[in-house]
Amino acid sequence: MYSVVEENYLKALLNLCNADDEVSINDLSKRLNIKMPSVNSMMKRFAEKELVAYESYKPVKLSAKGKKEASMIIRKHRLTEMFLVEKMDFNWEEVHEIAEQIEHIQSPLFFEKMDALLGYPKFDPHGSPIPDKNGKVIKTSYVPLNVCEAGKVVTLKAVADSSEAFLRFLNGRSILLGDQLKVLSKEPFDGSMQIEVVGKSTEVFSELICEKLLVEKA
Amino acid sequence: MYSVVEENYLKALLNLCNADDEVSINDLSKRLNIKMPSVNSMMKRFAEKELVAYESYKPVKLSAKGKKEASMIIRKHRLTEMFLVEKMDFNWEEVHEIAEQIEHIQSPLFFEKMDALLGYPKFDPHGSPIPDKNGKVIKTSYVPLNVCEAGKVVTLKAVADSSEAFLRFLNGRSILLGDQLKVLSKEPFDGSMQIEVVGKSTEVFSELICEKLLVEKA
DNA sequence: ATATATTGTTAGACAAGTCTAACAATGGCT
DNA sequence: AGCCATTGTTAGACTTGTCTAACAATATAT
Ligand SMILES: [Mn+2]
Ligand SMILES: [Mn+2]
Ligand SMILES: [Mn+2]
Ligand SMILES: [Mn+2]
Repeated sequence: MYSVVEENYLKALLNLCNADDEVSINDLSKRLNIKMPSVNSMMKRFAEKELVAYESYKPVKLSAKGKKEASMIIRKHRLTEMFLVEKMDFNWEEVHEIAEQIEHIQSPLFFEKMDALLGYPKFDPHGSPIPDKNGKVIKTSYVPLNVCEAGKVVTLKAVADSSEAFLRFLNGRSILLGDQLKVLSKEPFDGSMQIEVVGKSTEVFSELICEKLLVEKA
Repeated sequence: MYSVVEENYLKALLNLCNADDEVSINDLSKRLNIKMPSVNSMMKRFAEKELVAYESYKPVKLSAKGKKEASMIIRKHRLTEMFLVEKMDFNWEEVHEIAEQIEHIQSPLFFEKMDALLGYPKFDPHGSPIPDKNGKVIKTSYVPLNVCEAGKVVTLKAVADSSEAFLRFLNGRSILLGDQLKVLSKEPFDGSMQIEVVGKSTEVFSELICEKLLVEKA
């Protein structure tokens, strides 16, 4: 139906859109590493296909149709990541790049089999919710660790970055989803935090790291 | 490295080439359902990349490099088919189309995992040999059923067509790889054959069908 | 309010991969 | 040898998806 390129634009749109489903051309351009004029002309084509509403000099607005299509691609991505980890012995840091490719496979049956073999999982290996067949996503109340105050104890539920580099950083410190994190202190100057990984170690995380750790009040 | 389009041309080249590794532009065009001028210009580009030797008005000749690249794609295709059948509960008629897509996934690790999980299989679900990591293929001595004489008993080892339509034809008659086939008679007029599927049934197969059944003397 | 920086748009070019129409070479057949 | 069907080639057009350069609108800061 849609080309691989179009599917990647759709995913980026859904990931970037705010509460009003709006995305600026500039943000899209940066996310996709595609120059603004190219993104601009693609958004005009998306408007033809009714995937977005386009008005000059305004952010594009993802339509219900666009949102649904994007959700289905993210569903395939996350199911794939789960399948690779659970059924093919991959580690969580190895799967994102492969899923970026497999999410574009055209075969409903292939993803239905995955889903069934996995027992209809609700979350991917990085803690992100897997949209259901209708595009519905479980609403989570995760917040980034950097917004937590000193003294709080929280549970690590998901990561906001599934790049190999970041996940290797966590692997190197034996940090896993489900770990309890206690905020010992927070440095006002640079936002870095001293964190006790309960039962494991004590670490200092930069603000950049803390933003990528999604937690829930324990 | 190579685009999906290029990989599909490579596969077609390997499937069509004769003992001298030569393929006519016309045959390639028909196999790929791409018009001759397009194929012609792609073969000139392939010559630049040293995948084929190109001389005007002569069949192109697949180079050693081209042959190796093509083998690796066929390896990924057949490993995928085996994985889908053995690990994902697909039937043999469902896997070819999906494998046509997954064969293009860029991830050596992905196919290594498949290979290991399958226990390094030598044949795919349709009886075709899986090339090894160096592109080497097990030499088989299968012949199409239509060349067998009346009275002969042979074993069905592979199919020369893995389309859903043909495999459903076999499913409908409960014919599987490994079945014994006895040639009861052969009609000289149209090449159709009366075949006993030992222990199952007796069938009349047109020459078209017989050409697609690859057998070995029992 | 005006200058400046950022963001968005237009125009034109380009590569990959396809097509059709027209023409050229090859090879088989009489 | 000459005719004709088949096969191969050239030329030119088109779509998708990208780019750079130049320009226009909007937002920000003084
Ligand atoms: Mn991912
Ligand atoms: Mn993920
Ligand atoms: Mn196949
Ligand atoms: Mn096969």
